Amino acid sequence: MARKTKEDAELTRKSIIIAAREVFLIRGVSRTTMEHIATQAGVTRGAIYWHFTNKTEIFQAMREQVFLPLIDRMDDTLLVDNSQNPLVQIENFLCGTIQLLNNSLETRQIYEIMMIKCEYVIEFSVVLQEILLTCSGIEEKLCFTYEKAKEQGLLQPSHEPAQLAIDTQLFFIGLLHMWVKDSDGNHFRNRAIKLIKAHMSLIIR
Amino acid sequence: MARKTKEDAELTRKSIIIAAREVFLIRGVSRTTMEHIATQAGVTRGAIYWHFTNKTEIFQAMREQVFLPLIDRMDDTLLVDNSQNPLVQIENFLCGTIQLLNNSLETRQIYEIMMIKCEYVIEFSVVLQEILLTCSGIEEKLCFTYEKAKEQGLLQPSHEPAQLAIDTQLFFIGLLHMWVKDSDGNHFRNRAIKLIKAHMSLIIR
DNA sequence: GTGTTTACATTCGTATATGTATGTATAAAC
DNA sequence: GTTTATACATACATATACGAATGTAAACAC
Repeated sequence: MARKTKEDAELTRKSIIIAAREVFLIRGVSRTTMEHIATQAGVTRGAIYWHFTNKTEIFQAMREQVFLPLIDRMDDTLLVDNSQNPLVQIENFLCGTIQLLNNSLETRQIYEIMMIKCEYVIEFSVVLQEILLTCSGIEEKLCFTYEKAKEQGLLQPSHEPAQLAIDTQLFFIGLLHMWVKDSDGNHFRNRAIKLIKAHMSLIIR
Repeated sequence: MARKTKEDAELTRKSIIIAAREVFLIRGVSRTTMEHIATQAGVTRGAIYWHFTNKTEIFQAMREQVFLPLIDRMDDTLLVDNSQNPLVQIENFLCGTIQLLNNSLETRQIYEIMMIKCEYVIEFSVVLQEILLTCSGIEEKLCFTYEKAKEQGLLQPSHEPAQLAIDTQLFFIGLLHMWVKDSDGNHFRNRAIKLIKAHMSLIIR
């Protein structure tokens, strides 16, 4: 085939990432070959090797599509907007993430891939480090917001912001994992918002 | 080589499972070949194909070594022994799991493999179902124990046992995931017991 | 003590995956 | 308008993995 314009090339690059996501989801990352992705994208392996050096690079490109927005949204909800009750801010952030998963097929699939369709071996240790870093950031911002809540007397006096931050974070990590694994949806997927509200109600004064 | 006795054969079977665990941990389940396992176990692929039909069967054999004891211990701690304060029972169960992970290299590695070195594709959907079932069981038993606590007036009146059970379960799932991912150990591994106690202190009246 | 089965090792055929090298038509640069 | 770099497709060489088939020597049943 003939050469494409720069815009066309960018389209094929995007379509490769989309195809990779679709195949990763079904076959898992390790078992997916370049040929699988190529077929799904309607191109040849040559096209893929032109845009990416290997599978890991495709994975990373896919991952950035969800992680960068997550951090942005977190900053917006927890740090920037100070008009709300801090506890409501936290609840909004958590519920917002769930709603994002419900509304965006792309986000949902990428989370699923990262959580149960990917093996974090040495080759992916960079990814694992970044995940841990992101979690640290979340904890920090949750802690900051719980501190605001404490200052405003919204917490029970015995509760420490740092403890609450970790507890909420671990609760939410657990929820996300079960959300993803809960294929029929009746155990966690449909109840996620309720569970978040219940969690927050355990904390409120 | 010559034929072994039945006891010797059982030993090689065990050594294959051990070898698989070691290789799974380093290379991930998908990327591990029968040859890798064979080399690690000091046998040939022929031996492996004699004892197991495929890799999934080895994985299942490995997994049973930790899941059956988990359920037993859960029953012992939460259901059988009624001499203790129910909230202490729950704390003991959670802390006991962490201590088991600390003390048993084998358990630790198998958890790590199941959580971040394995891709849950269709082939492993049975495993995923079993995990969900185990989680349902945990939730149920936690709920039962929290109900005992409520009857004894140990909970805040506004707290419902069912909600607490899910909250604790999700907290613990999150904790286990971060425990496994926390390679340097400073964020979650060393603090796990403290975090559990903090979580329980949020619940107590 | 002989026959049979067991517990593997060895060998073989086939399939599949990877990365690179090369070919090529065209968009873009000049 | 010519040249050059781009955006792929195609072809090739190499490596690896699987499962089955076959071989084999010793344990076990009798």
